[in-house]
Amino acid sequence: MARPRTFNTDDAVEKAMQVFWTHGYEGASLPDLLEGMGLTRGSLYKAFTDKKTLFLKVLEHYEGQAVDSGVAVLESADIPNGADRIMTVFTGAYRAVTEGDQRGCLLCTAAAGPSTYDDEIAHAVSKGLGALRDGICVALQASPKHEDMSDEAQGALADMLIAQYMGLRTMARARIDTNTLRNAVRSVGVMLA
Amino acid sequence: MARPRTFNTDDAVEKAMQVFWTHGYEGASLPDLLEGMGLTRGSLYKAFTDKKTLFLKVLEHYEGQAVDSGVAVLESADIPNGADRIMTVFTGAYRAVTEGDQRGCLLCTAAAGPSTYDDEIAHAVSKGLGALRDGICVALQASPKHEDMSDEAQGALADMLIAQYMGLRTMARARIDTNTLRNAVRSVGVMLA
DNA sequence: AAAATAAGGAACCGATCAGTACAATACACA
DNA sequence: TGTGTATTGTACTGATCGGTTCCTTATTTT
Repeated sequence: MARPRTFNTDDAVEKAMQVFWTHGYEGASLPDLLEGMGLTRGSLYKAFTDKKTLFLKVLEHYEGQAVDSGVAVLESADIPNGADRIMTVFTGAYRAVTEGDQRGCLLCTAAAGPSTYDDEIAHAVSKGLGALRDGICVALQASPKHEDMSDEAQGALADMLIAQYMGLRTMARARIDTNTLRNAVRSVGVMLA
Repeated sequence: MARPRTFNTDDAVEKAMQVFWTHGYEGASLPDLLEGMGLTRGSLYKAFTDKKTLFLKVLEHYEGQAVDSGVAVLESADIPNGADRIMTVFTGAYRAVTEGDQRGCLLCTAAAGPSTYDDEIAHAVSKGLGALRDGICVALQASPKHEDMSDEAQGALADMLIAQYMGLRTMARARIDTNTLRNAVRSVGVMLA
């Protein structure tokens, strides 16, 4: 006995993700979101409570999409050498920039922004980055050069690679020149080889 | 025959830097700045034109202070091994967090924020990061393990270390747990050793 | 067809934003 | 001690922020 939604919630979250990805959490105004999502204020607040709740939903969506696809690469048996899997992720980040995507990583942008003062957002960001870190650990287990390292040393290396990833994607967002990115990725390759 | 300023411009910029460092460019409201700098709207606008101009002045000040002191370490003959100089910078960033400073690096926060849409800020950020990069190159020249690398390879490694630095300081700002930071720094040490 | 329910949409809310205008103030010089 | 001038501080501007209210419209169930 209720009028059903004329928009699909998942589609709306996907569209909201695009807006937040481009403008960041604070940079995305409500009008930006409404236009990008194709709905009006009433519908948005009825469906998503408020901006921050929507953003948390978007972060979940981002994890189940961008992060999980990265993790899939890191755990992919199609690439036998785990170090190659890691490099696939890094070169992918580089390629995104050369192909015109300078939005970086939503998690990294959130890390530098609202994570600094909002615990829930900080927690969601940590969770996403932690998933990536675990993926890197799996990849290291499948790398001849690294498989014999202690778990602790592997974990520490994974933490370093996460920091490297965050730095790279933040540089991309800051429009640092692509040669710098290219060099950085290349050096990661040298380090892992 | 003019009434002289009752505040010192450099002091005011220093105080503004503290505010921007804590809150970021967009997160620092004019009332925040006025309170932190100890002046009123009229004085601020007369002396610094507007918020963005003030921020560019602050970035200059930051370079001449935080960045230059980092570069000084990287070029310091007191630490003969250049790799040790680099590690001093990284462990310094880690120690800052353990000592309660979670503000990260003003340049890195600006990179993830206004650099994405403002060319002047992006340029100032690139300049500061470039100075650090050059310092790292000098240090690598003084590292037995790296001094024989080609200039190109040294530069690429420096680019990677800049990305690493940005990632670390962004993690600090996002309040990622200190063990992760510690591990990442430790792994940088292993890589450079 | 009527009743119940929720989506849709627009007008509106107080708060806050960066920036401005102007009068009061304090200093330097004569 | 008066006069000119730049600084200072307050009040204000218009725009925009996130969020709410409420009426209309559409749809499902009885």
